Amino acid sequence: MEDKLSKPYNPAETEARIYKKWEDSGYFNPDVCIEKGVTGATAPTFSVVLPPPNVTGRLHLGHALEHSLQDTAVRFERMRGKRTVWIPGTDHAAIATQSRFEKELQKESGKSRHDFPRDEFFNMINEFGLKNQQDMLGQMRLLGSSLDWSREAFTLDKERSLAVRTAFKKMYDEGLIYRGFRVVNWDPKGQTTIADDEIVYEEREAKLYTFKYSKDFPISISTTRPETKVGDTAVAVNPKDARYQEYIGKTYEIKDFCGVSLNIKIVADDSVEPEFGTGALGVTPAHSQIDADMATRHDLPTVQVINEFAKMTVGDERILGKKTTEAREAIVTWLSEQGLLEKEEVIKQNVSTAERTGGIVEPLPKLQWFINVNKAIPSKNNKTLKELMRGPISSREVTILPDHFEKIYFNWIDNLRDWCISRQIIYGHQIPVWYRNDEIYCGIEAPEDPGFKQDPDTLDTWFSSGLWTFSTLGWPKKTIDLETYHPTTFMNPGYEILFFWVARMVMMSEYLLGVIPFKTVYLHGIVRDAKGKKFSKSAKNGIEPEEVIKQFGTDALRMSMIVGIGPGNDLSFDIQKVKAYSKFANKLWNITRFTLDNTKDLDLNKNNTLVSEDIAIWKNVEALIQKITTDMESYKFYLAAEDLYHYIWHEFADKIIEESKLLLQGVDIAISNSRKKLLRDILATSLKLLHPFMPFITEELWSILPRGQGESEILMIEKWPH
RNA sequence: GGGCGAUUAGCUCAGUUGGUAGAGCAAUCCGUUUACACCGGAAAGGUCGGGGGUUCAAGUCCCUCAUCGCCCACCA
Repeated sequence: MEDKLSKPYNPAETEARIYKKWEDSGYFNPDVCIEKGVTGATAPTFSVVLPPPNVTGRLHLGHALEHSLQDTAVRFERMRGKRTVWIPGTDHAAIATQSRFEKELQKESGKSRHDFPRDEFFNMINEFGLKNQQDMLGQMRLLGSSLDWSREAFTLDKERSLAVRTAFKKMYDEGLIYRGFRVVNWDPKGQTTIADDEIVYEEREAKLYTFKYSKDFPISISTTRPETKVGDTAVAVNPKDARYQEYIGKTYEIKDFCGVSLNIKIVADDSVEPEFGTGALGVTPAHSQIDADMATRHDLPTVQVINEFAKMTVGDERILGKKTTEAREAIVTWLSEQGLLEKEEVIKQNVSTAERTGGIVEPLPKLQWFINVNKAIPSKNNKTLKELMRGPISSREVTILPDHFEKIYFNWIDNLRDWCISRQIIYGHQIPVWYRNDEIYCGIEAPEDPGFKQDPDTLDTWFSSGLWTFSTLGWPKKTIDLETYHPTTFMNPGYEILFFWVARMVMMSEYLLGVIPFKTVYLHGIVRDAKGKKFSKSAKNGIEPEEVIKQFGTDALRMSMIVGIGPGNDLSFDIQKVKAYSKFANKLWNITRFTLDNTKDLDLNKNNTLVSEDIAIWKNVEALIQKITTDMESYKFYLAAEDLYHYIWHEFADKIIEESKLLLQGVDIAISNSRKKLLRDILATSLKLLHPFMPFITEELWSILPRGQGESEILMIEKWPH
């Protein structure tokens, strides 16, 4: 017997060695599996593309969860003989990475993006991102992930950049991408626009002021932002509101509203709630999304009064050039001096903040690029992008697990507006549009004619992410990979990016390729701390996956992330649970020791027959194989893992092995030989079934186990039992 | 305001098509029997949030109430 079995299992000295063995074998790559005859050249495929983590930092426990699930699925299907590929990659994460980098740069050197030329600054951020990327790729290996490293991709590399430009041009040519002067979400802190879904609302207390523009003005209005009122061009009331009927359609000139003159038209609009405040709403078309829509309906002029730095651009010394918050005070002071202020009350309000920078969002009219989600597309039977997103989910061509997320998905699509895709940051794919005087050129490559200048904006990071399932397989080139592995089989993102990402992948794949991007979306939850709180930097409750691995081993961590956690469920991370599975690893280690100790003289190549008691036990094993296989086929890893744990510990070890101690000492050769074969076979089967979940220890034990004819040297490619 | 969930043993959660409740951890008692003390054995613990309904039968299906949570909208 091997010496190492005489000591308790030590994952720390095992895992790196085993991972290297796998990597050296080349079997992560399906082409190698085919070449070496492990996998049939025409076997069914199983393809997974890793949701690329942002190159902003390091992997956390959420990534560990994601990798555990995907690697389990991938190893299972590989053992079942499918042509299995799992593609690794990382996401440049545009704003997230740039703002993280800028924060560090500011802290270290006091410098900002304005101190560097564009190219140089881009390279600095990229270097920062690529350094993080290398760390993360190393972490993925620690997690045991059987990723095909030969196919690694990055959302900002050369191939993906070509995919982005190709997609952009096609959408531009078909009129789906357009440039528009619109009120967008401006992040003054990050100095860029952001998409609707990059806004995070924070509840705060705010003051609601009620006042009139002037003594002569007939209607009082309420607002939490008096400073924006210098940009008002209308007052809207509900058409059914009896109080205001006589004013509808009239225009009032206000000569002096804190030093600004206003022209206010009274309009009737159904969206105004008569019950709220005075039932009249001051309309600021330049600085409110809602008001902008109203302005379009009533053909109202737009007056911008706040700039990109959230400072006032009109008025006299009281407000001009002041921050919005300072201008607000000045105007409130002026209102009360004039006797115009009628009421001041404290209300709760949701403030829009930018997800990545925390800056307070200032709606501003800007010239930006949008994707039209409501335009009928001739090449798609006049379907809209919204319909393309909806179709495969409602037809169940794409299955979402758990299925109640389908409803959430539809609810989101129904409320969807055009997607603002341009960002005023440097790190990302620059928009493939060039200008010369009045000419606009959109192309995959820069125009050859001289004098063209490229649009300085970059694309929302989710634009490139949307292409991920096929850009990683070589699109727009017609590659064998693309033909073989797309649509992909399994996609495993967190539910929090269902809209950001899953919907966009469906949209892009349906639009550009005319097929679904994946067959099954298995949504996982959020990893929280033992008390159910979200991990966050400010709460300082973060746990490094490495620390857990160092203490208990990757296999134990993986099991703790899988057992008992259904799709879509958050999990409370409990180190006790990891500890429990590290004990299980040791148990398996000792089961192997006992079995090998007691089956030394078993000849695997001889046909040993089982006695009837042992046949009955083996029938149970076969039933277990059945159940595990069925559960795994329907992605119920959480059940399969628990059943395996239970069988191996409480049936195999507690009952079968205990009972064997007597039988093996008995004089009846038939009985003891039968039992030896049984023990060895149950052990081998257990290792195979458990391998997708606990790859390291099972591979290590497999290498010690005497193997029979037809059994592979490496467990990772051993045939799944049936 | 609109939508989606959750409520099962002290804790974390399973429970697939309806057939009188399960697992891990923790806690209790006993045990050092040469695979393992990172162990074994035993016992304990739940009127499945409340109420109503359908059914021969409901944790599971329907209605309703309560509490908690998440997503979207953003009331100006």
